[in-house]
Amino acid sequence: MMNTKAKGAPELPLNTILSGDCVEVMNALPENSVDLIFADPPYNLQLRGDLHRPDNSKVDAVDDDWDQFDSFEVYDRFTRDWLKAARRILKPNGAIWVIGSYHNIFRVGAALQNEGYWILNDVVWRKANPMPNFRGKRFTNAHETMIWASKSEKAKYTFNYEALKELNEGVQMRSDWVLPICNGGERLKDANGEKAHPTQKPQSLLHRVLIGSTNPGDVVLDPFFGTGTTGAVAKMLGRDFIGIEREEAYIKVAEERLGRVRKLDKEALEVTRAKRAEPRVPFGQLVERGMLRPGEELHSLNGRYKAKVRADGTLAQADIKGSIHQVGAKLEGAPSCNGWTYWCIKRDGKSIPIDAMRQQIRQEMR
Amino acid sequence: MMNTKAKGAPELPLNTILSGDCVEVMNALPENSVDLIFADPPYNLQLRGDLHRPDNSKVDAVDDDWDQFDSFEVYDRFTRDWLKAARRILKPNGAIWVIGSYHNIFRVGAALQNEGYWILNDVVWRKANPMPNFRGKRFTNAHETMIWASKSEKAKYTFNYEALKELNEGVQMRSDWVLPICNGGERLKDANGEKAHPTQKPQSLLHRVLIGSTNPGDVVLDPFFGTGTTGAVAKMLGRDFIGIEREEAYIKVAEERLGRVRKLDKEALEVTRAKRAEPRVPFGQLVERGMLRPGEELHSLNGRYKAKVRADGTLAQADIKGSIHQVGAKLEGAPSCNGWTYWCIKRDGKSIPIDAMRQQIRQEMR
DNA sequence: GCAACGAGTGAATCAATGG
DNA sequence: ACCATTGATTCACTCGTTG
Repeated sequence: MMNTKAKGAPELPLNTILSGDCVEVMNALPENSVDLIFADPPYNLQLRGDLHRPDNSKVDAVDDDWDQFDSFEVYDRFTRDWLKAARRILKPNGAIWVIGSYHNIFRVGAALQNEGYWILNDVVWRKANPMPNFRGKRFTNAHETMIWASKSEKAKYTFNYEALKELNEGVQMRSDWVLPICNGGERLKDANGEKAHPTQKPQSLLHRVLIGSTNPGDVVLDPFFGTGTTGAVAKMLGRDFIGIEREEAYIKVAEERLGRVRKLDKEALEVTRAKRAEPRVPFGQLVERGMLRPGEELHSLNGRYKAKVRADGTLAQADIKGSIHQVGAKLEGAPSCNGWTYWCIKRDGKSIPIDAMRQQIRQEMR
Repeated sequence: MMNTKAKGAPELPLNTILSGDCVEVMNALPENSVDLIFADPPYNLQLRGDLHRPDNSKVDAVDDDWDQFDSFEVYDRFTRDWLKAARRILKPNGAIWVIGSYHNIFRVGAALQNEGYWILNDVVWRKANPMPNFRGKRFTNAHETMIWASKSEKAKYTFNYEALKELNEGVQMRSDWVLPICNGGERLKDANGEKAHPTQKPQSLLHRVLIGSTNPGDVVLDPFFGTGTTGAVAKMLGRDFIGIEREEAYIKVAEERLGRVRKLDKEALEVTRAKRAEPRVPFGQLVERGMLRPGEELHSLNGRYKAKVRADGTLAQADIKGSIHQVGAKLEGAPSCNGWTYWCIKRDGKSIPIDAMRQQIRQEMR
């Protein structure tokens, strides 16, 4: 990897991957020298047995050695140690991002606060296409949490408000980001065609992080570099990176990847935003929001049928039960039915199609 | 408030608001007596100075006494104390929800894990209409985090998967919920027309929580009752509630509010149930009842295999013998197989899954 | 060539019951 | 308490093959 000199920090091994334990490696770097740290530490998943899909195929779980910790206490010590080392090398106005799931993120967040970092936001990555919950025992685990924190309460951290606003079609960027998981051509494969790393993050996530909280020429360090998404996006966006990684196999894949990355020219950085489709509004939300009361009666547009609303957003008419679409279809003897335009509610003596209520919700969502 | 006796827990002050410190009040309640706890504890906001909007109007911030803590240590002790007291009164299969923001939720989550609770999901409440970030210095704080945890790892917690799936238009409910904040007519006002409580939660949020993780007749306790959203939704949905609140002014508003709430009728409360809740029907009954004759041949759904029904309700295919599930699994080389949906029988030239016969028996059992 | 279909997969703390 | 058995359970997207 090429070594570039940075102003005021001549010893920094820029645009390199350093091999070894991240605490030791960070402790060997000069203090107050890094602008941003992005960290994707082990999540400490604590999986029990195997999990199979309904079609009996086995879920390829994260059971790597690097994710095994004996107890919360051991994990807390690990977390405290790397956060302490990270804070020393951060510039006074530097900041950190840490990503995690409910298994570890609460411990990470508490440790950040205990070490003197100042939390600026927690940001939720809402996955557009998460893995479902196969046993129907919990909510689909559809998000991960990122914590953004400055080195101290007084730090003048970098925040490119206008650039993020542009990325978000002219309205200020919120703390919840909808982005797809990393798959397809972006997902790195090893020689056997298997995924090279079990938890490769999407470049879109790092793109938003780096556009929002660094400037071109800034130094970005990733202490859990893996296959180098942070480095790839940093290089593309004209930031310098330092990667630290323990596993030689990951380093090899990352170096090949970084060799293929080219820095973008200014024009290429401009992203064209796709238009969003109308958001789907479940009928149940009308009930949850109190726009319809469970027990209220809907009537069909043609006036022939009535059905009662239930607390879970289904309808019931005698022993016919189901969604607004299913009950409509059943009553009409039709193969399908658009319940939104079929069902109406009486309000002040007037019939209102429930679709009007859906429009109202969509209005609020904008 | 009316006091209703619950089976096996005669001392519980159901459907009342108890005045006082929540730890002391909870410690006076019997252990293992509550099905669900919903808690909206102080967020420890640590606000510095006033915040003004671009038009110079002052933002009405949460600066109440009850949200002031001297240090993280004091907040941690407070959190540990109330979580400990809460865990004692929870039934073994009970669960807890705690809501918070980045100021406190990491400390709450870590404390939950330290006290022996088992996190089931973190759920993000994505606000449809959050307050914008007026200064443009951070991301719009557009969400809050809820943690759902059972009393212990082994607990058989309540999760109404099917009802939630219905609420979400037929696809399983995710860990990110888009719901509006509480305003308009739902927002309670005091005598001066000011908002009665600074952080009143929307009923839609509690609706989803209670539909998903309680059943009618369950006891729901809220140790930071405020103006009683938890109680109002619990009463509406036919659950019993216990509220604990320190501030007399909030108790007064909550009692008036609860007096206006009406319980929904039984039909409206009925919710789509899981198949698991259906009575078990042994395959042998199909043979005993003559719906299948010993010697008849079943074929697999994919058409690849056949097997003969035997008089004891087992199947046989060459030297493979056993239950409908065992033979299916063996033939497919799968770790397991649901024989009910795997095997079919020819009737009048058409393939009928044997599950249809089971449905018929269940129908008769009603 | 293109549409239709089927197979594969992603940070997962993922069962309940009867003997 | 443990063990064997029953049988419930998936969303969005990509890619390769078939028609």
